[in-house]
Amino acid sequence: MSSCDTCVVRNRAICAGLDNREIETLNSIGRRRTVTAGEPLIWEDDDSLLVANVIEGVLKLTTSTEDGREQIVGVAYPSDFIGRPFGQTSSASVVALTDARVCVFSRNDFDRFAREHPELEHKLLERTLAELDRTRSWMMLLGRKNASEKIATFLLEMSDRLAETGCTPAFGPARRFSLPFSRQQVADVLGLTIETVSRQFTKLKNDGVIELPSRREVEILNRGALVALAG
Amino acid sequence: MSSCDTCVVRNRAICAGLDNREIETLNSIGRRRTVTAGEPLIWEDDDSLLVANVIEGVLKLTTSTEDGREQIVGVAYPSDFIGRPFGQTSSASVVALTDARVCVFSRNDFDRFAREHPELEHKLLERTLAELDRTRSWMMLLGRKNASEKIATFLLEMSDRLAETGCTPAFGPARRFSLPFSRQQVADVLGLTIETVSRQFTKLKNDGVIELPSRREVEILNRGALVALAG
DNA sequence: CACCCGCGTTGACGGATGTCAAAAACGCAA
DNA sequence: TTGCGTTTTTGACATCCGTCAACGCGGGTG
Repeated sequence: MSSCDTCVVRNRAICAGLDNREIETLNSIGRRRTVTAGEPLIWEDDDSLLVANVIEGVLKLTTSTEDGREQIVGVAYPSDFIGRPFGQTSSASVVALTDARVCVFSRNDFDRFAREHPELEHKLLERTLAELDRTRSWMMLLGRKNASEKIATFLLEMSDRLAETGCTPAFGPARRFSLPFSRQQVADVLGLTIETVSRQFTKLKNDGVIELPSRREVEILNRGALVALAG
Repeated sequence: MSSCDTCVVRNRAICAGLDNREIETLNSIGRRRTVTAGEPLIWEDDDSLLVANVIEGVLKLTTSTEDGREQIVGVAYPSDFIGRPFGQTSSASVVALTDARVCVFSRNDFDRFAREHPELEHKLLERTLAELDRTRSWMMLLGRKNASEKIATFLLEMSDRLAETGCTPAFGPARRFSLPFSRQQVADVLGLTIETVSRQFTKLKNDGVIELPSRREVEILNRGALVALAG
């Protein structure tokens, strides 16, 4: 029996739609792996050796300059696909933000399997197009929004993306959630410094827009205000 | 005889690799169009009705806020594919920067054709993955680079991208080229203001790194210096 | 040739955000 | 509980870049 049978993202990941025989084959070239929070899975500019499906947990995709500045260019949630198929090197590092479980494939094996299964390539294409859309709207944020607009947009996005985690089935956006990011990582997502992020959080708290029960917890008290601020 | 026979991007666009019968079919659902500089081809948030191949010219992909701030999120050159297949709305407007010729398809027709031709979908996937890589490295620029790093990176990218245009076959990066952007558009690519762009250009000129023969012309005098500045 | 209009440049100034440093809060383990 | 190391917050200050305004250049037109 293949471990895919019990996979919680079986129907949401790109594997969805494959028949039993195909799943069997895919299963035979992939393997489960756990990644602990902070542990890297893929290195920037490395030979792109791995691709993977996220089963559980959250991972960040980052690029860095030589002098150590970092920008988070993407965030992968359960059922997301990570890595760079059909290419020699990956343009981003992948590091776990929380403890995570992934289903990894050697890039070569995956490429070969994908080329033989157009339906899977189609799913991958749809995902990649959607990711490109998201990335482009994030460029708008990075290039043209100020600090408070960035923070408001970020909190709304988090509240959407984290809606389904926390055991509640997706009932619209989450009012209260636990950030998978440290303050520094929030800064790395938004192109800000940790101090500016901290000040903006404090300001929103003082203005009664959000509550901050603990370092990682956020509760949205006035969603309308956030939407207005996000611009 | 199909107009594809004489198409200058026939071997570089996603059409490459299709056999004669397939080209015939594709040709029957597409049509040539010219777009004059400044003219829009696709509207942001519009129903995504069109997709297209760029034959000649340069086009910008932009997103805007309600209050009129604009961010250029992509630039399309000859043989590039534009538009959003397999989705209801497009997340960016497409506007011609120069007079351009494109080969347009109704999204529905194209989607149907693509789903029946895995090889074409594969090409589209490879392109989309490459575009995502480029977009992510641009996020690094927007989020973490300062004005002079942005300008230096931009000039180097232009010199690479515009290498083949101007009739010379691609002999490495162009030393001298004509920008398809106004100063305001350069600002919209880099997340800066027109004044900052202008000042940085002047500074590079005064430092002997570049020459500016006219408003749109750029000549790189000291490429090494640009590379160092780009960071 | 002169005029005009749009685009680009330059200057003066202010403010948002980055930088540096110290204090505070938190999490964890003994 | 206490103590320690890390993360976060807060404050003072610096600076880069945006804003506003004036000027200049260049191309097109009468």
